[in-house]
This record gives sequence, structure tokens and C-alpha cells, in this order.
Amino acid sequence: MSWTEERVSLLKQLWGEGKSAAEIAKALGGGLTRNAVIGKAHRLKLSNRVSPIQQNSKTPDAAPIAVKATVRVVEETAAPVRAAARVAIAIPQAANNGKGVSMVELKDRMCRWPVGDPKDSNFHFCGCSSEAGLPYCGAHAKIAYQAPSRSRQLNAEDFEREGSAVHAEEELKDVVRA
DNA sequence: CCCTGATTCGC
DNA sequence: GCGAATCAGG
Repeated sequence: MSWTEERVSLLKQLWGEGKSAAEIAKALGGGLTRNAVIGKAHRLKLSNRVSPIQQNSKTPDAAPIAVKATVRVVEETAAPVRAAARVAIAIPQAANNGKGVSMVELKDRMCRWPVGDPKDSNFHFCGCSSEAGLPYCGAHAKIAYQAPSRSRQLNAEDFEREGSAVHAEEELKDVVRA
């Protein structure tokens, strides 16, 4: 088996959602090993996410434990964070029912899109009903799963003018199918 | 021992 | 580019 577009996008998706390399390897099938997944992820420069292993024992960070825990959760949902930076936040409270939920209030079917600065006390997650099988609600999933490799990157204006659905549709198909 | 990702290096 | 072997940690 080789790394087709399908398999690579699935790899990106699962890796971004915090699945372990072993889980991804099993999901992709084709007799792939976790080493193959890790190796591919490394080549794709996707290695920046939560790691069960801590290579640096020293932690100069003086931030409170609660903040550090929250930051970790945000890193686990790295996909929306990266997408948000890409899009320059086109939908702030659009899908938010007003208040949002804290980290500990997150339940299985709640949208995990982070809102605000994790260092702020009013930081929260979207909390809307997430799409079936997805960690985000419909509106946020469209942003989270945008293909990063458009010839030009989307900015907020493009997002409004052309609509996100068109751009996200392709990636969403892959996601839903999985 | 089980697991995790990171890195190396022959292919 | 690929991934098994290996490394290093939990």
C-alpha cells in the first residue's frame, strides 16, 4: 500500500484529533505499522502535538496547573487552532449559543472548538452539539477540516465572500466517510 | 512489560 | 519517500 491522497488526509485528520499512531495505523489498514504512521507524520511535519512522552524534564513555565491543563487540551485540538490562524477568525460567536462551556464541562457530543485565549479566565469551548463522529459542530468542522494546501490561503474576506462550505466540502467528505 | 512518539538509516 | 529498528520516556 502507498500513501494516497485519501490515506494522507485521513492520517492528518486522526493525528490532529489526538489519535495515537498505533490507532491510526490500524484505522488505515493495509498492514501499516505505527512506525510507518509516525514516519509519515514526521515527513509531513505534523509532529507538533501532544506527546505522551516528555523529552524535556525541566519546566521553566510558572503558569498555574489549571492553565497548563487547558493549554494541553487546546494543543490536542490543534487543528482548529491552526485553521483559526489561517482564516483569521471568520466565525467568532456564529455557532456559539452565547456562553460556551469550560473544559471540565465538555461532554462527548459537544463541540471542542476553543474560544478565546487559554490564559484568560473567560476562555471556553464552543459546546454546541457536535456532528456525528466529529469533535466539532458543523460550523467549526468546516474550518477545522479545510485543506491547507489551496493555491492561496483563505483570509476572512474570502471566507465571507465565497462561503466556507465550498472549500471545506472536499475535506469534510473524507472526514464523514471515516 | 505494556504503552507512547522521535530518530536514524538502509532501502 | 518509506518504514523497521532503535531510542527514550510514561
